[in-house]
Amino acid sequence: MDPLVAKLNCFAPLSAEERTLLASAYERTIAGAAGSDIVTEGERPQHIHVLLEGWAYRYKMLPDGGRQIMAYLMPGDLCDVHIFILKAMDHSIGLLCDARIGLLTEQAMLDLLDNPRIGRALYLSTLVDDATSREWLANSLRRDPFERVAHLFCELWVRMNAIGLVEADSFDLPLTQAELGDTIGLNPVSVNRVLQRLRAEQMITLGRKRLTLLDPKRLIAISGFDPNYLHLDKSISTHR
Amino acid sequence: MDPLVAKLNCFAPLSAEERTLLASAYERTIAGAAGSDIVTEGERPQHIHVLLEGWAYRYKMLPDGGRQIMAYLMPGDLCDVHIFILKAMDHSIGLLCDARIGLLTEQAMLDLLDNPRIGRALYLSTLVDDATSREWLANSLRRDPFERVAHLFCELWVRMNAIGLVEADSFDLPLTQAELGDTIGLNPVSVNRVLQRLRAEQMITLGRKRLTLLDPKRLIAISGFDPNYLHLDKSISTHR
DNA sequence: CGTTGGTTTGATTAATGTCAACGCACGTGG
DNA sequence: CCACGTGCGTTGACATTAATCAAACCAACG
Repeated sequence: MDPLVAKLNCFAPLSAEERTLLASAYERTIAGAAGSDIVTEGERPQHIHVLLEGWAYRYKMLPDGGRQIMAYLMPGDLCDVHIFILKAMDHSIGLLCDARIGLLTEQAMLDLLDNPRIGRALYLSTLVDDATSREWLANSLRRDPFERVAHLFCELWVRMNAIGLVEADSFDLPLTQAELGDTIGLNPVSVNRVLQRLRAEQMITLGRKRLTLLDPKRLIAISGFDPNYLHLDKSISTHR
Repeated sequence: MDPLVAKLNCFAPLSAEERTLLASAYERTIAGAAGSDIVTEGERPQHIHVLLEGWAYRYKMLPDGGRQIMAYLMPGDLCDVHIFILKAMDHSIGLLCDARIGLLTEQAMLDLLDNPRIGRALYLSTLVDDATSREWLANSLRRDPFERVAHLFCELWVRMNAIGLVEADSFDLPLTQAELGDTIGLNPVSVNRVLQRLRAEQMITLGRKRLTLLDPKRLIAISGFDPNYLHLDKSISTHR
């Protein structure tokens, strides 16, 4: 099933007709290479990009060369609905691995928004993105490095699970330790030390870009993770 | 003019009819006292709250007693559109000073969303909230304490200016130093020291809950502030 | 087999948090 | 109208954490 359909269906059950409308809305689909940017800060994209396969990430470069990663995007996620208000993107979006992307024209997006149920689901998905940013704020500013990493892993696990990409508490995590650090406000060395501790305490294995949660319960407990803010109730219950 | 009308009009010019529709959408308005909560984490509000006068703030309490402030709300801002997806709020909203609040029933909100132009403006205002959260992430994790405070002040200044509440680069800032710290991830002592440095370097005055930017240019320069993410172009150009 | 990007390790430095006390200003009640 | 109490702001000494620096190691890939 089209990942966008699957995702929106979680928020507002869609009719067969609406599903078809969504799945056939792409002007075309394209392939993107790991490491390349889908959209660059300062430009105004001509299409809305929907991630169909692979991971992407929102980020912002700072004057001093620092990078802040502000979101991870998984299959079904919209990259740049921002197109509607922006003269120029206020951040960039890059690919963490080879990916497939669906392109929506601005008009196609407007048409989708005109459909009450789809429009509402799109609105809700934006609210979830918003709630996620807020949770990241609390996570990065109020928890110590150990808890921070654990919390991020819990979130990614739940989100990957919701789209059916988790097997036996194990999933692909196409991130370097430096990228993890740029996400939660740690330097790569600190990230490394946290990971080792997580391994030593038998909570995870991580290697070859694959993460396994050996003890989800304990990870949830130590990080104070509450999936509440992801509002994925339905999809979670479907898959677990 | 109704602050919500003023705000949405910035995103998508509204007809006289649409303005009336908006301004008369409130079921009623209520007063709220400084220090009280409008909405509490875990509950599901019966109405959507629109801030008409005063400041509010989104926050989350953590198990260890810490508090993270995730947004400041000013006149015209919607507090809890989240009502649509939430079984329960994932954060609380409190008042920083005595305030006036407009109440929208869920149905009234749905009716507003059905109006294409208003619905779109509401959607866009959500996107701006989202962009603001992301900017806070970058600000709090990638800048040093001095730059962080300066950046926050620049944002509040621009937003207050956009709704006409700035006079001679001076505006009401109903925050304690502890609250500032809970916003940008600093302890109150560090906030205090940053403020003193900002004063010593002739960039601000702050007292009696009123902030004056003595040297906006320099504040912008040192913090790397770029109002881009607020997408307020029209309203700014109107007032400056 | 060499190169490259990523990970791991230890030593050191610098920044921020913590603790504790004091002071100031405002509002309250005697 | 004055005295007291409380909340917030300010200050200094100190502890702790995480950043930085530098080097070695490892695994994948050409």
